Amino acid sequence: MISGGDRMAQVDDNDDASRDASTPRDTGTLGKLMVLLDLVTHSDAPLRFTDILALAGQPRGTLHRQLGHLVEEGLLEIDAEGRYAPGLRLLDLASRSWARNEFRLIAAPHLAALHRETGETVHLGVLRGSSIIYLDKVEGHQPVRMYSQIGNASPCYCTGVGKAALSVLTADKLSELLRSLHFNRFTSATHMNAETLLAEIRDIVSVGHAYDREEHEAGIRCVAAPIWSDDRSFIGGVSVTGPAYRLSMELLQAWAVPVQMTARKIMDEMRIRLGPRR
Amino acid sequence: MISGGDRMAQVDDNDDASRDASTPRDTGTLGKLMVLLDLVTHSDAPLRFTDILALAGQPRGTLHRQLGHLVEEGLLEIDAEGRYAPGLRLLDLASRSWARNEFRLIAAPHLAALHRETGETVHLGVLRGSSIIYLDKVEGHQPVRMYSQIGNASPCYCTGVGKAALSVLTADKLSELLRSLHFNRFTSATHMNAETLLAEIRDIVSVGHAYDREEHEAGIRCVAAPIWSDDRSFIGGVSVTGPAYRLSMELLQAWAVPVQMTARKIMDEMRIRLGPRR
DNA sequence: AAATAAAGTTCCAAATAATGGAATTTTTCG
DNA sequence: CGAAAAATTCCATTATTTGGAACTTTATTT
Repeated sequence: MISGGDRMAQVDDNDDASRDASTPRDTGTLGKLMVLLDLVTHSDAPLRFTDILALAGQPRGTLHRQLGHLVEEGLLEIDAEGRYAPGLRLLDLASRSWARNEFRLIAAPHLAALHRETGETVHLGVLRGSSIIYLDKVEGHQPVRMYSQIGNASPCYCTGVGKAALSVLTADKLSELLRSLHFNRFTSATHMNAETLLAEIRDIVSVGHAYDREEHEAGIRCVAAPIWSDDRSFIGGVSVTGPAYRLSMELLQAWAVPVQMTARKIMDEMRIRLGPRR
Repeated sequence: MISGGDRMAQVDDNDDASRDASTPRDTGTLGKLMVLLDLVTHSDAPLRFTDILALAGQPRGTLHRQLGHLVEEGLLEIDAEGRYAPGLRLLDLASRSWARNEFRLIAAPHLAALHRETGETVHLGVLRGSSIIYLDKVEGHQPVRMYSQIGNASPCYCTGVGKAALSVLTADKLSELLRSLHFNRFTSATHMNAETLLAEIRDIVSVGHAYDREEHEAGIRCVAAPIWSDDRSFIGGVSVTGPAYRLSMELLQAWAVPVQMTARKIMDEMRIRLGPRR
């Protein structure tokens, strides 16, 4: 179906919990096209027309015209074998979106400072639905594969930034989100139900920071602090991440202070630059 | 403020020469929505409803619903003041598009090698219409601002990769593209007409590499080599870029060899991995 | 604080674009 | 070459979008 030979072990969390397949979208023609765009971008190899036909379950004629429109607009591309892949227009649109993002611009110098202080990778993320979208990253001197993280949508229930973000949701929004979650096991430490997750969130609320104890990726730990606007319409977080062999839980605990201070500084500046209510 | 008196000719063709110039955009509802998305992402500040109303020249009711759909799908976002900005969903889509791009994956190790050899910034770009879209970048040890370059669309007539790409277009495609170009002065060295550009392209064809002599940005030089598929359905390029004070034209000339060799290696591997025809 | 203006939102008959089943063409493969 | 699969085109029907106007909310002025 979805292409036979999948070489390279594309490590992918997939899961897209922020949008539920069962919930129909009420955005008319655009919604239907975005479903297709998601289908193609979430696949890990280009899809042939027939593959998409099977996945989308639409009439041939309809699907053909829809894909044609997406290609025409550069959102999809057809390769030499007639298979559909994500289009480069997405890159152009996204680079503009990223370059001007106010939150990222405000946070950038503080992320750099936190990186200097800890020497480990620093992440900035935003809560969107039930996913964390990483907006920025400051890391060491390895040949960086930045896009591998920036723009990536990861589940909120197994990342430091995600759990920190959940801890500042209003009670009703939190329970609503918890109800809609479906859990995916990434490691043996991944939360697999709302009860244990909620219990940890209560702890996070009281201490003001969250840990990822190898819950998303084996061997990777992090400590994170939430960032939120006064009216909670905007929620994100900042984290310091690294390999477990180098980052003991004690060390992470010590870093909780600078991480929280970084979050605080970013929030202070947001109030100045974006106004106090938001 | 943004919108001054610039009432943007609707079918401005922005940059896509790959689209047949004679046929107007015929992607129905999607096409209309993409015009709006472009409007908002190309602005350099969030736009209010009324700003967009003036720019798009559509009836209030229509525009309102269209923007609503774009917001609903996460392609646009509304900030606290009710202004429209590019949405984060674009980042998620783009990161997937980038992560799986075969050309980039093939080229990556060769870019790294070229960077090691020269010590300067290496770029990988693809010709899209009359723009170069940068797909990857390898640079020094500064805190990297990758998105600032990756995904960026730059004009083909004033960048090294762009001119290198033009040099491998078929004669008819080249003249078609040259006809559709409108030139924008970035520096005193920027080509401002098709004649001088075409003259330089002839030189590039004969030597196999192109220079950017501070034509896009003052103080920045580069040397680039084209990369193309046998059937010319795919055209891009690789370059080494740096500050003019450090990169004399003599040094760039010396680097033309490794840059061309890098391009050659990438093309060889493309033939193996993607098949010889394409 | 009331009046006024501007911005934003909702409504619904008419216009337009999308739909989908089937026919047709092209490509692939034995 | 011939058969099967895949991709593409066609067009009457159906659903979505359209756009003018009425309406509500927010900002500005007196």
